[in-house]
Amino acid sequence: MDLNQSYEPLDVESGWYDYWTDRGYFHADETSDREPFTIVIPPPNVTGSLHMGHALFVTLQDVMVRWKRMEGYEALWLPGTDHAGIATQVMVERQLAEEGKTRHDLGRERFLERVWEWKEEQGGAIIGQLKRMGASCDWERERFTLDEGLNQAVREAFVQLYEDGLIYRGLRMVDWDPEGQTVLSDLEVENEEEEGTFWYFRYPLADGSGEITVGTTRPETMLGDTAVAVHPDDERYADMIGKEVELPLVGRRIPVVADTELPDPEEGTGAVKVTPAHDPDDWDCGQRHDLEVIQVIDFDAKINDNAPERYRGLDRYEARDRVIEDLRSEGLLEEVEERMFSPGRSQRTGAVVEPLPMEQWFVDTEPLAKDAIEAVESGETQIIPPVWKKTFDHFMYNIQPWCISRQLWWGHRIPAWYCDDCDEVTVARQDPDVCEHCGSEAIEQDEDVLDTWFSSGLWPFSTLGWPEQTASLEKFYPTQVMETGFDILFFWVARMLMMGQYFMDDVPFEDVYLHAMVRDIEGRKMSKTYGNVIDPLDMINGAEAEELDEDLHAELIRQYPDGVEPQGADALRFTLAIYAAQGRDIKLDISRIEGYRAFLNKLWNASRFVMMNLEGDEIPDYEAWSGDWEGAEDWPVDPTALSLADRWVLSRLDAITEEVTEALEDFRFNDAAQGLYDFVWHEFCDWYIELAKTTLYDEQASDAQKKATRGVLAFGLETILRLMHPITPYVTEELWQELPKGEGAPDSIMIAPWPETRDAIDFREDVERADLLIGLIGAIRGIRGETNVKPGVDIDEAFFVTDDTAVHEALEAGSDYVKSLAKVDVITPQTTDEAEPIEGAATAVHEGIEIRIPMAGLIDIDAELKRLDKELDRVDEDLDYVRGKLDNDAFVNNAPDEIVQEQRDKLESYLDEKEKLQASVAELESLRSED
RNA sequence: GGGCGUAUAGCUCAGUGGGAGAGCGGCUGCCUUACAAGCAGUAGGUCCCUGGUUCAAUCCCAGGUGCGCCCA
Repeated sequence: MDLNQSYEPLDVESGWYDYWTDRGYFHADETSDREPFTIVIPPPNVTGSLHMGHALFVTLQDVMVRWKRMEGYEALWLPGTDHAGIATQVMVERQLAEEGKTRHDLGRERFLERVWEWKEEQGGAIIGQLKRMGASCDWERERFTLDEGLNQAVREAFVQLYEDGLIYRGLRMVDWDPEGQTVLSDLEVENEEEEGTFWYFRYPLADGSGEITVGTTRPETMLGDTAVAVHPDDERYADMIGKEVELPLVGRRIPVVADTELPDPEEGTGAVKVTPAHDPDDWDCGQRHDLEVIQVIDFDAKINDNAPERYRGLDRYEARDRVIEDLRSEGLLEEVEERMFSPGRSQRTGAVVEPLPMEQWFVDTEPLAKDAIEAVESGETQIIPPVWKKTFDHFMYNIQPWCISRQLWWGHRIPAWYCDDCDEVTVARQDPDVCEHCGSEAIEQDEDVLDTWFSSGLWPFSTLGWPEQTASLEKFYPTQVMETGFDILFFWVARMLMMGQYFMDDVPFEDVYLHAMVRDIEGRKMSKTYGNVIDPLDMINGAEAEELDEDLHAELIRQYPDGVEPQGADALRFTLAIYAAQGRDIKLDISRIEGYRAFLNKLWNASRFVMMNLEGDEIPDYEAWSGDWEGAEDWPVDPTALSLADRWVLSRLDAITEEVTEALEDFRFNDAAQGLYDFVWHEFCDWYIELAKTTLYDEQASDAQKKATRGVLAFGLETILRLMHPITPYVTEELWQELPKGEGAPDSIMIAPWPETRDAIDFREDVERADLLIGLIGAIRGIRGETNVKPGVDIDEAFFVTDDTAVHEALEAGSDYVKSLAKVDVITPQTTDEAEPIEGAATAVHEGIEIRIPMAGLIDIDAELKRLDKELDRVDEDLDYVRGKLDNDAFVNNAPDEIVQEQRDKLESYLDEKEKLQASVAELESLRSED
């Protein structure tokens, strides 16, 4: 054995990843006969770097894939990155800006070369970070949403949808991001409440008969007003309908129209200004009343030539100030009021979006949504946790047309060509030379690219080769699980469902598991603004204090001023897995990562113990550990030589195997991890190893018995390592490699079989006995602890008084265990008849068994009396409770018999316990009075 | 405005219609030959509030409050 005295995560995690990839273990074979299990990765942005959200999805997906691979599936985890249109383009543009250039200086072609260069050199750092997490992706299949194959897929998809009338070009009100210089889909616009101002202006009627006061949060748009709308039922304005107002500052005469939707008589003055070019609701109103559309704000968010000269060229906010100022000086500003409002902001750039009417490309999502709704309704695709189904339905039933064109250069260019001669559009899979309508050569391709999510929507099948009918597509589509964040349920999951059904005629995945959001310990999103970012790689590799960015990691630095110790990817993975309870955000407490590193250290040392004892042993063929156990000859140990503890732990191993497997099947990662934690630490280490020592160190025990116990230790550890491998791949591989395994073992734990439960194991009686002994040992330890018996001091003799012969048998069978673990020299079971008074004994009652320990000067009498008093108080409380129930006729008459009987049994045992405790108190007190 | 989630120990979180659990932190002993990143013991809770259903509610139902999220 060659293991360090303590677990060093960085040493352990340095070599195994290459070992796995060199042997091709991550590769999935499309020609295999095995049943497929496929997950496609939610492609991270190629510009991005690993954050806790990634770390969470890597962990959960890798757990699933490694587990299924061990179960014998042809497991494919298909990786890749997303070209992230806006984010990437903005990043490179910023670089250019440092050189004093814009993308227009370079031109489209050279700019794109530059982005590709950047992508090759710097992009994809995140892939290395995924690998550091241990991700067992099939890297031979890595894809990029902008690579050639995916471009084919995107074109095919676009053309098909266009031919089927589901993609169209049209003039619509869209959201323009003036900073990103592109339109956005409605999903990419975020509304958050902010403090704002609401201004009231007076618009004089053109005939001089009065005025109308309108309110707005955006005064600058008044330059483009083409009407004032009032509600037809609003008596205040009844006689103004049909008249005209003279638009201040502009001088234009605009009508007062009656509209039932836009104005709300209860809201403000009841009259609203109408700017069809700069507000979606006003646009609709304009359509209803055939109003003029005057765009006064251009794509740079500056006032254009449609406005009076005085405002031209001003930024929209400068223009706002000037408009307000001018109105005020004309005496037309009536009131200013502070008010909360929710401006739409670009998700990417944070700029306030400018609604503008523009010609854009749209997907008609409504017909596509129908099948997606049906798939979820019928359970063909299941959303987990199911609470999200309602949110999904709500979105799908109210789905809006999806604006898919973007005024960017970085992306899939729209395969549409416009003809200068006939003005028709040609949409084609291959770049056309001539217009398909008139044959003219004067055609030009649409300048725009597609929304990144358009290509992402095709991801589950485009990555497998579609539109080619490849063997991989045949084998691995539909995939089994889509594991991603709920925040992209609409952006991505819904669109994949729609696209998958449309193009593949089958859902893209069977289960959608939506994981939680990782937050800081106070429940805030991790962000630079809060300075509460916890970088997974800092936790994995450790970070010196000076390496940490003061702004980004202020919170971390506060907690760890001297830097962070390396915790390892395994500890981080275990932490995230155990945190991943369904339907709940993860408020990450990083001290738990340290706790789970300690756990891995525990596993490490347990392994050392096992291996130290194993040296020189002959190890059975691996088949015996991993295969079926029928007759005795199949067992990895001699079944006739097994000790009570051996049989107990074999049973417990079986149970934990079942528990972990079921938890994984139900996506209860937290239960799987917690189950393993409790079993490994508090059963295998705390009890089984300690119990096994009594056999191993017992001179009376036969070689066969010792060998059997060593065998169970080794078998138990090996099973534990396999059960833990999906969650903590590195440390389990390291320990497993070190563990002697016999003939026929595979070269890596990751291709070893998943543990099975065995019908051959049924040691119910031993489990009961072991549980009883553990309880008795605990009771004796309790006495020792509270009566200040030093740990080094042995107790001469302990009496166990009970008439239950099964208990006597259990004590006979397990006396060695009690002796060594409770530090007692002699164990004496007695019936109540045999029991004689002991002058001054410490007493405890466990499961009706009275444990009596003669003091012989060991015990502090006062401490023991105090302890007994406390016990008596507890028993009295218990008695009150049970009596209260049993005295209640309603309970006795209505509760199920077994419940009532249970209470009666309890009453009896409490009475018995009380009696015994009182007797002990009396004995001790008489002893004290003799002193 | 509509919808969803959540409230349990000092902190982070499991859990259940029949006397509340873990990790971390606290306290008391221990350097016991795998492990001080450890071992043994122990303290600590009107399970948010108010009603209802029930023999029995922390759990189910209704309303309220706090926090978080989504949609408009």
